Amino acid sequence: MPLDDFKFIRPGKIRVRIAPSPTGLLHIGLARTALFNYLFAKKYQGNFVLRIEDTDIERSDSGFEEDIIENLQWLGIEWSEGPDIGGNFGPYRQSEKLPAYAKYIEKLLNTESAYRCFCSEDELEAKRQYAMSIGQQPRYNGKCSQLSSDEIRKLLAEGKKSIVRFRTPNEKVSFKDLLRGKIEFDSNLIGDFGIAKDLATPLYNLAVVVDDFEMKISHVIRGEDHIPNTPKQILLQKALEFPRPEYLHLPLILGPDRSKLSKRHGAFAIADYRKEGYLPEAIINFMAFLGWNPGGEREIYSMPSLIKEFSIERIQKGGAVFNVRRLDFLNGFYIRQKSAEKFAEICIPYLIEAGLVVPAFKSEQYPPAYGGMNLTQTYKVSGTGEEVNFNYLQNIVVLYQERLKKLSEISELTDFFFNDKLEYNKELLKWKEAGDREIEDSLNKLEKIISEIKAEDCNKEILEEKILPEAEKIGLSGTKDRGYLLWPFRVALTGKEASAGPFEVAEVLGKEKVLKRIREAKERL
RNA sequence: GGCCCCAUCGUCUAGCGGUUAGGACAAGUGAUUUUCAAUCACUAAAUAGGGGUUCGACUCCCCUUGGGGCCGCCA
Repeated sequence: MPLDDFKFIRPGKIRVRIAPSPTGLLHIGLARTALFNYLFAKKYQGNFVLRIEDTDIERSDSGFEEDIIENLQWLGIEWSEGPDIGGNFGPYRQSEKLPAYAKYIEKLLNTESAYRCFCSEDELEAKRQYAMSIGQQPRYNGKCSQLSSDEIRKLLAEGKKSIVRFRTPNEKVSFKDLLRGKIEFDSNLIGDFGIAKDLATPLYNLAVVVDDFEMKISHVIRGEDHIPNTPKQILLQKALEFPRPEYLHLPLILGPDRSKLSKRHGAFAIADYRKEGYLPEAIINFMAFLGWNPGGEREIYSMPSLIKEFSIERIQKGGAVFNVRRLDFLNGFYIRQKSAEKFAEICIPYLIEAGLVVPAFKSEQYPPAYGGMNLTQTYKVSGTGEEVNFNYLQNIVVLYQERLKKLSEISELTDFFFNDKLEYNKELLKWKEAGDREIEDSLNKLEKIISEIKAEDCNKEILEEKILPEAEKIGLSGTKDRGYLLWPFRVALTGKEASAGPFEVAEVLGKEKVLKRIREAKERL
C-alpha cells in the first residue's frame, strides 16, 4: 500500500476501541483484536477505549464483563477510557445510555429513514428459509415499509409488537478498507434491517454507529467477520449525518479445521490459559504474530518492542490457524527467562493448588492467586507435615525451569519431593541389561559413598566428585556405561522414568532422605 | 444458495518483476547425556491450477479451483 494512504494517521488524533458484548469469557479472538487496537493506539499516541455492548440484557452478564476486564489487564492491554475508569465520552456501557439511542431512533423515524415493522419472527424466519432455498439473498421484503400512519396507530393500539427497521436506500455502498482496499456492496441485496427492538433499545448496527460517533472513534479495527456489517453502518451514518471512521478488518484466527475460532473448538478463553500456566508475555507475543509480523527474523517481542514495530501495512489478509505448539514454545522460552526467585513465585500457587504444600499463614492472606507468593512465607508439606520455606521450594522448582512448557506441569514433575513414599515398579530401577544383583550392587555402592559424606557436604559438586568415578568403573562387561549406577540412583530418588538429574535432586533432598530412598529401593528388589 | 473476503513448507510467515524461494514452530537425524528437557549442528518440507502482461513472474491482471466470513427482534 502506498505510503500516501497513511497520511490520515496523525499522532494524537487516533481513537480506537474494542466493543465486546459480555456474553462470554475473554477469548483469544477478542484479545487479539484488542491487542492490535492497543498497539495501533500506542504507536500513534492515540486513545484506546473499552466499550461494553450489553444492550442484549438477556445474554449479557456482568460476570463476563469482569472476566474481560480482568484478563485484558492481566495481559497488559490498557485502555484510557472504559466502564471501569470512566472518561469524557461515557457512559461506556451501552445499557447505561439508552436515552441517547432513543434520540437517534426518533430522528430516524421522523425523517422516514426508519419505520416500524410488525412482522412476527416466525413469519420472517419462514421467508428467510424460503429465499435461501430458491437461491436468493434472504432479506426483508419491505412488507411494513408502506404502512400509513393510521394503520400504524391502529396496530400500536392493538398492542401489536413491533421493531424499528431501517429503510435501506437502493444504492451501491463502497468503502476503503485500510488493508483490503475498496470493498463494494449492493445495498439492494441488504434489505431493510432491524435497528432497534423498541424506541429505546438499539440493535447492534445502530448502537455501534451511535457510540463510535459519540466517542469520536477515528479507526474501527475489528475482525473480518464484520465486513458485511460495514455497509449497513455506513448507511446509518449517512442517514444520521455522522462522519465515517476509517475501517480495517483483521484476518480471523482459525481453529485446526480452518474455521473461525469458537466454543466448538474447545476452550480458547484467556482465563483458561492463565490457569494452565501460560505467561502473559508469551500470549501477547504469540497473538501479535497471528496475522502480523515485523518483517525481520526476530520472533521474540515484548509489548514495548511490539508497540515500536507495529504497523498496519504488515498485517496479513488471510486467516491464521491457531497453533498451540508455537504458544507452548514461546511460553517455555519466557519461563526460562525468569529469575529463579520470580519463577518460584509463580510456581508455588500451582504446588498449593495440587495440594502438595499448604501455606502456613492466616487465611485472610490467601490466596494471592497466580500473582506470586511471599518470599518470607513458610509452607507445610502436606505429605510429610514438615515446614519448609520459600527458598526450599525455589530450589525444587528451578530444577524444572528449563523443562516446563506450562506452569501447571510443575506439580506432577516435583511431587516426589513432597511425598514420603514413592510409588514405582521395581523394573524401573533396571538399566539396560542389569539384573537384580547389579542393581543391588549399585545401590549398595551409592549407600556406602553417600553415608560417608557429611550432611552439609551433600551437594551436587561433592556428590559428583565422589560418585562419578565410581560410575565410570561399573558398566557391564567393561562397557563403562555410567547408567548402571546413575539410572538406579535417579529412579530411587524420584521414582520416575524422567526427571531432573540425580545429583541436583539429591542436594535438595538432603543426605538423610537420599539414604532412606536408596534403602527403600533395595527393599523392592 | 446469494454477497463479500482470502490463497508461499503441516502451521505462523519473509518476499513487494530477476533469490540456490529465507526464518520460526512442529517433525526427523546427529552431538551432549543416567532419563526427560534445555542447548548446538544438520535434514526433509511450499509458491493451488490455467490463461494473459513482460525479455523475465511467487510477485501485476483475468478465470477456475479451494478455503473462510456474513446473510437475526446476537454482537
